[in-house]
Amino acid sequence: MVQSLPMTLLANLNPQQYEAVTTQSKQTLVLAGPGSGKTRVLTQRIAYLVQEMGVAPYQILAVTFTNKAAREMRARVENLLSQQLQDIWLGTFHSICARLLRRETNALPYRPNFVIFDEGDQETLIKRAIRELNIDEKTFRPAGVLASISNAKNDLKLPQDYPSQSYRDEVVKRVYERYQSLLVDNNALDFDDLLFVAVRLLRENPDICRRYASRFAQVLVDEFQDTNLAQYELLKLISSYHKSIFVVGDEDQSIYRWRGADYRNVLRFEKDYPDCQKILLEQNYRSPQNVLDTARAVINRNPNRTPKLLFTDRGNGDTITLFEAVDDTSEAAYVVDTIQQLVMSKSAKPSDFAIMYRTNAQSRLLEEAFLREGMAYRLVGAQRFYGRREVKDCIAYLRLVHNPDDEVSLSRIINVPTRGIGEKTVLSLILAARSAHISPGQVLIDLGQNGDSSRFWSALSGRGAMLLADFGVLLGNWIEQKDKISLPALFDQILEDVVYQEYIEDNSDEGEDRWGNVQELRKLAFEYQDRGMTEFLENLALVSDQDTLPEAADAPTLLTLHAAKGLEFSQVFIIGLDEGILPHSRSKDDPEQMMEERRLFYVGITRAKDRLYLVRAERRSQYGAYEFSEPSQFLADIPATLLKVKSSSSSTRRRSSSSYDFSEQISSATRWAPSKPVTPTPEIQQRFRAAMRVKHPTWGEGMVLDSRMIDGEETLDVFFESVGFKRLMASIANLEIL
DNA sequence: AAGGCCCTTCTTTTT
DNA sequence: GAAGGGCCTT
Repeated sequence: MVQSLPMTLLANLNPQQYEAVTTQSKQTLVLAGPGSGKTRVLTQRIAYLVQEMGVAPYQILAVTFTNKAAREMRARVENLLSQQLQDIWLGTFHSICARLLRRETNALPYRPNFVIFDEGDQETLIKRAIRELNIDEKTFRPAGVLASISNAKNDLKLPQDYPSQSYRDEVVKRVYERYQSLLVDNNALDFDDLLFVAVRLLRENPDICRRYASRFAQVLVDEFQDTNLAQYELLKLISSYHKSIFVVGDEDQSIYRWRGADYRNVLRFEKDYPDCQKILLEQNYRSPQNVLDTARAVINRNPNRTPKLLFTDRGNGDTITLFEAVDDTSEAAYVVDTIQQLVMSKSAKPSDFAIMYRTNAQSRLLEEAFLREGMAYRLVGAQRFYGRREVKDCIAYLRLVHNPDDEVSLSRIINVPTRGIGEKTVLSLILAARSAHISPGQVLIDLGQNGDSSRFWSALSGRGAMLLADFGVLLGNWIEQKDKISLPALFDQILEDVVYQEYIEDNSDEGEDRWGNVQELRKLAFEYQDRGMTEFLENLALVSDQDTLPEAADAPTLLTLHAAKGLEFSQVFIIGLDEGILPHSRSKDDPEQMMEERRLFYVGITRAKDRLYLVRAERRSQYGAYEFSEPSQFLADIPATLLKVKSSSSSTRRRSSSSYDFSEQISSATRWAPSKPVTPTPEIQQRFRAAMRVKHPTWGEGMVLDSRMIDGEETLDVFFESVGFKRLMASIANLEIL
């Protein structure tokens, strides 16, 4: 029995994967190129730990990037082991921290019913702090101040640690201080707090830290290159007892620097754990060689990276198509047309396709094009649903019932639907609350309970006091009902009490849509009725874009390049390959950011399992008016031989046939690198190409992984069956092409 | 207090 | 081209 297991567990792993899954080293760093099977390594590693090394599931902590990835990983491990693994802590950094913090509120200035503030809530609160401090909102934009505070938290800096080098620093520091105490008053944590407070909890309470650290005998981390300092520190603390930590990542896929992610955590890891074992996964099982060559041509321009081989035995595959549309509308039309043609010719099915773009706004024209053609599509993006005003309103009601101290939710819905409680009344409510050192929500409840004998009654104007008391009665009722009736029943009760349906249904199509969204949320509440409000609200706050991807539908997927990380599709379109879009104009001045734009493109390219389409438009409407755009500088880095260039103009001239004159393509292709210092086109002198089979006099047969010209010498990376990777000069090596 | 209108503003990526 | 803010009228 025990003997047969490794067979099923470890079958079909290549030597590097096998080593990673079964390593006995305590600290392991797996550097995994795209499509190299890192998810597989992680799942099998967990299964191996449980089955072969006798690690109990509750001793395992595994961190993924999205909830979806966590769910999938759990399902796959359970499948491998044919057992339920309820006790594994498996989730995103944020959800794991929320879980940890909810268990340890005794040691924290929060109560267990704390809520999680999303970006909108954060901004509301920041604005409040800025106004309270009489700071000018124009010179100190809330979003900018928030970003600075967020960075500070990710760097584990408290308000008192915040620098005061400049006037702006001073201002941010003061806002940070006020903002933080407002959060505590609201019994709320923002996204960054989840991590930062967890780190402080473990740092400042050695007993608690020891409890968790001794429990988690094995810590595993996916997408390690995208951890920030707070996350790194958390991992270090939580693995401080057993010091068994297994991380998987790829610096070339680090795309969250702007959120504090620091791929140098990989270096930090090697420094902190000098005995760690480093394993490279370089064989790609996803994409054909042409796609990999394109990806490599793009990423190789980034300096200071550990060069990684990227090879496949899948063959060259189709040429990459580069399409140049006249404008952004025809860019979208081209994508939809091409998909329709391929679907109709049965070369692919709708769900094989993904369309990736740099900014969410780019999805609009695509959606319109799909709608025009009557084709279904699925759009990845949590904002789409949870960002809706009516959805946020309903969530605010639930949050307020769950945590009456949540002032942000209260102020959101205290007059929605309008019930005569205007600005002045709200202000007097807040003043009454402040002077009594309780939250406005508590004042409301008191007013509801005691009416004109409430101690707050006299502080408010007659009409205002009455309206507030009326609302307080409702709030008090809901809170009383909360634990007696089910979540969907409470939801219905609230909607009924505030006559919400009539408020949003105005007999327009949009009104119908809005009510539909509310119904959708109610359905979700129904699914959570056994798990309760806390979990419901927490999951609402922590959904990621990828989590919202509807599973079944046989339709193309529309998503940002960021959301595409970790996914793969047979046919990939990357649109908007124009200067200012990809790379984005906001990254222009900062070389580090430009490198990240490049990695983003790299991530997109390497999602393709079969075909890759790169698309751009000569003209696009940036803000209302059309503007001409230059081709993305990244296109110039792709060797012309890999690309088949098409454009709208030639396709209208020749209809949309695929009979393009080759010389026309080449001349067209060279346009992509007009004024830039391009390495002299090496194809002419080069004898070898990636994926060629070759024979060496002493090492025998092997496969060419890469060939390039260095100082006039053709330099090859070859993988030999006998000895593995070798780098050699073509002129000396005496290779025979097979 | 509420709703409407016009003004600016400014647009990255997201847990 | 959308969203929010400020200002106006009712």
